[in-house]
Formats: sequence, C-alpha cells, structure tokens
Amino acid sequence: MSDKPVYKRYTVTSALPYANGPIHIGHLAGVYVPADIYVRFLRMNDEDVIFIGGSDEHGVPITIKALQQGVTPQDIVDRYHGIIKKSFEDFGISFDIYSRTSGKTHHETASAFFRKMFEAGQFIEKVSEQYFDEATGQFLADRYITGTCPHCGFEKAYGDQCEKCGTTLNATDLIEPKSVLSGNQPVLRETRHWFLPLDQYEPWLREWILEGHKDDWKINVYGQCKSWIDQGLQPRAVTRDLDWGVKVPVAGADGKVLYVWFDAPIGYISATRELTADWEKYWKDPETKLVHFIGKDNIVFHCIIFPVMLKAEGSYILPENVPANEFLNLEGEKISTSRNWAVWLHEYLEDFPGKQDVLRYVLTSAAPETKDNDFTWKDFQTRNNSELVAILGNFVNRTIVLTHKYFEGRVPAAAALNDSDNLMLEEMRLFPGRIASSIQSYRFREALAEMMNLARLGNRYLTENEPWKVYTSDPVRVGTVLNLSLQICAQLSIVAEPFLPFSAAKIRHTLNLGSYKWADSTRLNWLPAGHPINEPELLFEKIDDGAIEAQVEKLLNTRKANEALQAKAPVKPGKEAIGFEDFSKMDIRAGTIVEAEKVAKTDKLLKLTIDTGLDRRTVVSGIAKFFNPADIIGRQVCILVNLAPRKLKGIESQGMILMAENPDGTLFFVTPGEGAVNGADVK
RNA sequence: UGCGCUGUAGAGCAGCGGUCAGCUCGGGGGGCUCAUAAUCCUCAGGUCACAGGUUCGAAUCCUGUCAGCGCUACCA
Repeated sequence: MSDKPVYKRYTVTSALPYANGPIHIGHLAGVYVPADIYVRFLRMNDEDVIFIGGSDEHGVPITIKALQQGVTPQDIVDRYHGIIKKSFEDFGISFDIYSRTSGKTHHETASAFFRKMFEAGQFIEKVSEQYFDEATGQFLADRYITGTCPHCGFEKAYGDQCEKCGTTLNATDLIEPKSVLSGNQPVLRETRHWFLPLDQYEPWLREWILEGHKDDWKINVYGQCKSWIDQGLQPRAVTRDLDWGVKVPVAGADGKVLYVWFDAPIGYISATRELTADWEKYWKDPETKLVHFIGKDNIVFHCIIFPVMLKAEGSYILPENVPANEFLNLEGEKISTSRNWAVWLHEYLEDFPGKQDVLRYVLTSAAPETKDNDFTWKDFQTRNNSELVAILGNFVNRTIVLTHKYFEGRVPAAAALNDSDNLMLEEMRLFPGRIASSIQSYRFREALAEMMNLARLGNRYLTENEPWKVYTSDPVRVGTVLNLSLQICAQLSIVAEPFLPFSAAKIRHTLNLGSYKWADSTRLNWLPAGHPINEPELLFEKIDDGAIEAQVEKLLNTRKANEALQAKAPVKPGKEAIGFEDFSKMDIRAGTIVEAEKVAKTDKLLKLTIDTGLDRRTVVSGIAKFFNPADIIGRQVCILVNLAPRKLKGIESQGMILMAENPDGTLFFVTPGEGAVNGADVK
C-alpha cells in the first residue's frame, strides 16, 4: 500500500440489492456489514467519504413477479424498496444515501450515460431475430418463453436454460415455444440492439487489472478477472426489448430499455447526484478512491463490464479495489430467496430487538472472506454468549461495577505505575494500528478479532491485579488498576465503533465520554481522575436456548413447507393421442443391470451396463440422486433399445432405462416383474 | 466441458519455502470470586484433502486426482 497514491476522498459503493425480496444475512455478511465497517472507520479518520447504496429495480424477474401477482412492476419494487431501506436503517448500515433505480434522477443519468457513449460511437449495432408475441405486441425476453427442451424433452424449459437438465439454451432452440404472456406461439421478428464491444478493451483490461492490480486485489477477484480476459471477451448487448427499465434514448428505439446490468451500476452515480450537487468530484477526480463492495457473483460486472463502461464514457475514474466476498450458507444449505431459506433482516430485527451488534459481530467473525461459510443459530448463540457477553460485555461491566463499588462512580487517580502497568499500556498502544491496518486491507474478520483481544487484555489485567483483594490493604493501588481498566474501556469504545456502533455508543454513555476520532485511540488517558461515570448497564445479554430453538424451528417449518409444496406439484397433463404405429416403433426389452458406476464430475449420471438379452450395452442414466450404483446391480429393468445412441459426458449411451417419475422428481424403476427373462419384449 | 476460488485440530479461521504448524470457540484440569456460573492459568486435540514431483528443507512451489462453491454471457 505504501507506494500507492494518497487519496483525498473515498467513494464506497455496496452492491445494489435486487428489489424482488428483502435483505437476508447473506447480503449483510458479504457486502453491507464489511462496507459499513470500512466507511465508519474512514469517517473516524476524518476522511471525506460517501457511502452509496440503493435498490436495483429493473430487469425481467421483477416483471415476471409482477405478472404472477397481478400487480405492476412498480408495485413490486415499491414494496421491497421500502422493506429493504427501513431494515438497513434500523440495522445501522450508515449509507449517506440509499436510492433506487426507478427514480427520475437515475433514469436521466443512465440515459445521458448511454447517449454520450452512443454519440461517441462506442456501441455496435446488430439486427437479430427474436421471438415476438403478436397477441401482446411485444418482444419476449428469454425468461418469457417456455417450450420443450431439445436435450431432455422437459416441457417447461425457459428460453435461456432448461432447469431440468441444466443445459444453456437459446430461445430459438426450444421445441414448440410458447409465450408466457399469452400462451401463444411467438413468431420470429427482426430487432435492433446495441452492443458494448468488450473485446476492444481487452488489451486495456490486461494492463489495468492483470498488471496494475496483481497484488492488491483479492485473489478470488483477480483470478476470476483473469479467467474472463483469457477466455476472450465478446461484445455484449446493452439493450433489451422490454417496457420496464430505462428507455433507450435513441430515435427508433421504441419499446427498448437499457439492459439491467448496464443501468444498475450507473445507479451508484445517480445516487451520488441525488446526494450532492458536488457529485462529480466523487466520480471524476483521480484523487478519489472508488471501492465497490460486492458478492462473488458480481465480480465480472464490477471488474470488467462497468469499468469498460466508465472507460468508454471517458470522464470517470475506475474502481481502485473491488473486495468481493464469497457466499454465506444457512445451516448447511444455500440461502435462497425463492425457497424462503434465509434469515431475513427485517424479521431478525423484530425477533431480536436491540441486538443489531450481535448479528454484526457474528456475521463479521464468520464472514465468507476467502471461502463460503455457514451461518448456524447455534454458532450465533455461542458467539454471543461466550464472546460478546463473556469477554467484551463482562470486562466493561466488571470495571464499571468495581469503580462504583470502591470509588462512588468517579474515575480514581492513577498513582505510580509498576512494570505490569507499563507492559499493559504498551500493548494497548499497539491495538489501534493493528486494527486499522487490517481494515485498510479489507480483513475485517482479523480486525474484529484484534478488537476482542483488547477486551481480553483488560480481563487479564484485572484478574492479575485482583483489585477486589488488594483494596483492604492498598486502595491507592486499586485506584491505579481501575483507572487503567477504565482507560481500556474508553479505548474499546473507540476501536469498536466501526464494528459494533450501538455497543460503542453504550460504552461511551456509561463512561460519560464524548466521541473520539481514530487518531485519539492511542491517547490512553481519556478519562481524568474525578470524572463521573454512569451506572453500569449490560452491553450484551445471554441468548437462551429457547430463542435459538425458535429460530431453528422456523427454518424447519420452511423446509417442511418447501417439501410439501414439491409433493403437491400437480401430475403432468396428458400428452396428445398417437397411433399404434408410433407406439410399436419402440423396442422395449427386459434387461438386467450388470454393472453400475458413477460418472465422474456429475451429480446425476450413472454409467450402467445392461444385459438386454440381445447384447450387453452401456447406458448412461440420470438417476444417481436416487440410487447407489452398488444397490442396483442385478436389478431387472425395462430398457428402450432402439433409441438413437447419444453421447453424455463423452460416454455413448445406447438406450434408455424406463423410469416412473413423481411430480417432485423422485424416480422409480419400471420392472418387468418376476419370471421375465432378459430380452423379453415389452409391449 | 472449460475456468476461478477453497479444502489446516470437534467448529470457525491464520500461516503460503526454513525456529516445536498458530489463534478463537468448544472439551479436560486448576485458580479466583469484582463480574451476565462470567474471568484468569493450564492440558489434550492436526500424517496441514489425496497421490506423485522439485528442493539440503514443503502445509507453503509444480503436476495429477477428489470434494465444496461460483462463473461460463443476458444471470442480478
């Protein structure tokens, strides 16, 4: 960091949460808590810093959700924007502004941004054929088209991906495509779009990222960027045929909007404009340090695409760092908004009132900084009870209580210091620097642990000096010990501020202490002798098993509800009638599985060898989730033998095992029944 | 399929070529009693995912394998 330029101010952004659901602990741990720690720290250093957030409110999923619920997209985003904004405020995420991309300023800003690039010839225009729904008179986004997957025959595949077999699709690949809007078959129609030629920026990206940020970007971020650049960048469309979003501000672009990933990051700029008339210095002055806090899914957009946009536009600075975190799981499973598998911030705030700092603490100490991590309620409880309560809360409490007990709530004078005092003070002096250095290099977990070590130092100091024993013989010595212990509390109130702002304020109140800057944290003499302090109040309280069990119960209910929902899935509707000839074309035989093994690097596939009576052949079958290879060897099954061979993961599959499938996806073998010989004809 | 990140004591992490592999929580033992049965000291616990290789020396570098997660272009 030493040979880096010195910055005059900071622009800190945190990923714009998508306004189709509330905020959950994954968002917090990955993005908002670390960003908030960072900016609180900068503010304490008297840095000129703005902290930008806002809701990302465009994009197809929101229009789909609106359609499903029979309301407008604006209704959807209004609802979630409100919930999100309020929960951030209550939680103490200290945004300077929390804006939204459906706002007027944003539409103007994004529009102007596009126009400037457009006029400078920064886009490529391409005409292509896309599906158009004649009934509703609009082009269809890929997610608005369903049809039969050409790979697995699943009938509800989307235009971009088949959720059954996972294959990435083009809408035009679908067999019998249908419009989600009208149910009609859409027609292909020509449409014009604008593309950002990322490929042209490849040399520049190489220089800027691969050489310029080799050492200061996190390894996961750098690796991901390198991977993208090395694979070769392609032009990306920046417009869509949709009516929800920022209108494309170009003649002849009616019915088109900016694609959501193009407009969303511009939202950071729009929010800054709303915040201050002086916004340009935060975005265009090279002496401003721009930092994006994001999750790992957003790396490419913030490290490649948005920088290319900024570069192409020409007048903006580039991010100095993009500290992306990995993901947080919940009780061993991926957090999922749609499956309601989450701890929602607004619910947490209701269930645990006044405990913002507990969650901040747990999420910071278990932050997924280098790899995915797991949040469990048990861990939440343990960290609260045996760290926050036992180490930090207890130290402050015992110091305050002792001061009241022996000195009527006034800071006693420190007499002559002995070696142990001086040693302790020397250690104390080191903490602020260490914590600062960790925060500056985005190691918040480490910084927090260091802060806790200061409380540990305090506990050890008290225990070693035993004021409760010494008092009868040497009250003056006790005065010294408590004076120094109180100074530790004061220092804690300063260095804990970025992590635990609510508790830091509580300590300050108890100590009857004003606010201090980070630079004051090495002073060590904040409390003069005679200074009155307030009555002790507990910083943290124990969380009992009942509260934890209630939360776990809540999750179990969610899981049950999800399973019930799955089981309730309706039986598929019948297919259209076929003639006997069609049926008799199929050659189905009884056969026996003689070998079975898992196909490497797949979840679902088993490689089976089947004795069909006619021959022995290899069949690759997607049943690994339900059957172990060892359990099915020797089992008799029905097999379609005259199916054209197909390669799966490089293995040629010669036929298909007949399976019955429940609506929830559970599979069952279709068995010929006792006495059937291999090769028996099934008809 | 390709690429990226990750894999270290029961749990969460640090170390990333060279003193006995460290820290926090949990567990065992002891001390203290000011404190929310909290604190303090101490002990036990690891063939550093696996297999090869480079090196005087590897958790640390290289190759391969396995596992988790993500990305692979319209997904926010």
